[in-house]
Amino acid sequence: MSSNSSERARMPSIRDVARLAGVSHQTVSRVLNEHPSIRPETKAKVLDAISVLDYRPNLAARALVTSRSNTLGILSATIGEFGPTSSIASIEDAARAEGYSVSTLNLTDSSPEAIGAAVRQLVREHVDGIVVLAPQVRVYSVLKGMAVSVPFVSLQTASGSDGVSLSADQVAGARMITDHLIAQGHTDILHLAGPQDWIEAESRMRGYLDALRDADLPTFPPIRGDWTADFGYFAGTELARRRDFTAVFAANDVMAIGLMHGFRDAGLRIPEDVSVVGFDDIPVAAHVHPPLTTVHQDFPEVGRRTVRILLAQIRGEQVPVFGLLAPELRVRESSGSRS
Amino acid sequence: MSSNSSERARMPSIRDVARLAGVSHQTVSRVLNEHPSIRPETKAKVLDAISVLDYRPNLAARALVTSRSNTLGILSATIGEFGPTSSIASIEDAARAEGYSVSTLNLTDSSPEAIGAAVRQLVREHVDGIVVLAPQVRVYSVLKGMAVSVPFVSLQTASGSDGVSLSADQVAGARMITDHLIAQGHTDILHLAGPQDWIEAESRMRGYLDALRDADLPTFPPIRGDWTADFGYFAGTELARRRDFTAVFAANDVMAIGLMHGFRDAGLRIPEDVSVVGFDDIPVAAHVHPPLTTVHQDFPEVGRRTVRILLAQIRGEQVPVFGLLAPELRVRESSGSRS
DNA sequence: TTGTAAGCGTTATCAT
DNA sequence: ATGATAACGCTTACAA
Repeated sequence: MSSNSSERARMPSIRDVARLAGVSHQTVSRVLNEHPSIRPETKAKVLDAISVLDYRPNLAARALVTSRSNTLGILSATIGEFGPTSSIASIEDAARAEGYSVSTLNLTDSSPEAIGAAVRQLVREHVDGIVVLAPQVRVYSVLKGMAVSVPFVSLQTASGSDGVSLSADQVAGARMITDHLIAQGHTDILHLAGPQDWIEAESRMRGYLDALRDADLPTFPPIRGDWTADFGYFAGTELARRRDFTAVFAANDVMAIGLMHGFRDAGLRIPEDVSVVGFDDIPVAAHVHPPLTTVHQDFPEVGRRTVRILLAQIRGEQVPVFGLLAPELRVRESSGSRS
Repeated sequence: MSSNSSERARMPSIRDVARLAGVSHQTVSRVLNEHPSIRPETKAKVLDAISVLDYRPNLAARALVTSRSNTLGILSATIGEFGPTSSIASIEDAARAEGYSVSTLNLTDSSPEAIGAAVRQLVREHVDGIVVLAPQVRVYSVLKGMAVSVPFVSLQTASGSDGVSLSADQVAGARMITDHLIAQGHTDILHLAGPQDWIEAESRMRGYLDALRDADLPTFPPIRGDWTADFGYFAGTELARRRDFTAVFAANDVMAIGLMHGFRDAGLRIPEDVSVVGFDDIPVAAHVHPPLTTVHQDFPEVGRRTVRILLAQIRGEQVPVFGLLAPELRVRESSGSRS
């Protein structure tokens, strides 16, 4: 081993480029930042030196002096949910496409303290903006109360609130699928809801209630679930005892699948004895037995729009206004007619 | 509006703290970095000033001078797969718990150029280490050839290769579940494999082949799938025509669910006419009809171990050696006996 | 135990 | 159109 082999080579700096190009380091900086007044031939010399040295700007130095990091933070509190996960992926892609890095932070605990700490951590990292994927009501209210010092956009948040927010139209989707059940002749429809604190759970429940009310049908107190298939199964075995309903709208597909399992184990046939519908259109929804009627959402598009809104805020541009994304009904065999 | 209202207040710096505490800024730095030789009362004064001013160190400045960012990069090429997604979440948590930020980068295109660009981007961001979740053989070989300048750990990679790698024991899991089928009396077992380029797909196929060979059973050329339920469905309807087998081992649960659907549509009963087993134990696996026999993997633990290994490399410590994680068989009704 | 000085690699400001 | 100089906020020397 040569004596100097352990010495980590210093990366070329803007001054090295300047020296090689025979200009000042400031001129190099101008080229880098596409300053208008620079002679083409000077620019060419600089670009040449840059490629010869394989120079890359030091992002930390740039962040220090500009106090911007070209990084977006993603604050999520949605461990393993299908929808948010899809949105996160598209947020990352969209952000990277615009030249932003992405720093993600998972919230395992949604106490106000934990939320505050998470936001502060992201701010400490100098993120230029934050995407909040924390569908819990509580998270959102904490955020409103804490005067976050960087722009942020909240997904899956009740419309009409203060922060800029965006999501597919949950209420409309829930209404749509409940109307579908009604159109099939069902008059006694239960709802297996999501956790109380979740904004989406509330929206889907409201859509369900609105649809029933407008059709002058009886409503039942919703059963509170936790999004999991295991809970759905449990609910199915319990519900099978009371037979005062002919259809159940589960607030997500995963619970719906568990629910069907529970019903089956209790001897109920789907859809002959009871119809089951879900929400989200997860990839296996079309392939379970029987195939699950559900509401399809375009999660990736939600992610892309989110980034566009956040970047507009950061850049001080006019923030684009999007209509809510329209969810689509996917009718399959799990919902049958009651004629 | 007051004339100064638009002036963004400067964050307090180490010098502001020093002034308030009546010490030099260097002393403050020492307190921050827990330097041993500092008088307790001086330290107290400094900590006091820090909390009064609500001072937070500027991470960009620190990164500039130390040329370390306290950030880990995650390079993933696994859009929406269940396993990797679970691992990513636990990697993030483990990294944050150790005081590291996490920068994620999704690879949408796994060409060598794209991989190279992704790694360079992460290096540009000064990540201290990279976790590679890119189960494609191709990605891994590119990585080996490009002399990445920061430590990296690769998940789901063939054991015995150069880079530090880690995953649950795919071969053993595949063997285990194939042996289960054999023990049930099956002698003609097909394999619906994953995409050719995926390391996990190869490992699971090898486990299948090994088990059949050791039992002196005939092997069939594996069918190449793409991990999706839709492909599984297609394969099911096709395979239903040839009846030279009594069981199929699908390389993941999602394909297995599609496969069962295809079989059902073709008039085959599961498990009476054909047994189906999967791999991964996704949350709905226990709740589809019939419940799916599969191999359970502890993805979160893989993530945690990965971070421990990567941090040890970064810190120049002894890198811990873990045995491969043992996957567990989950026997359910989709696999029946042939007695 | 503490303080002083220098420098990390950039952009911003003011010259020229 | 270009250059010189001064920050940005911190850590690493080295000195006292």
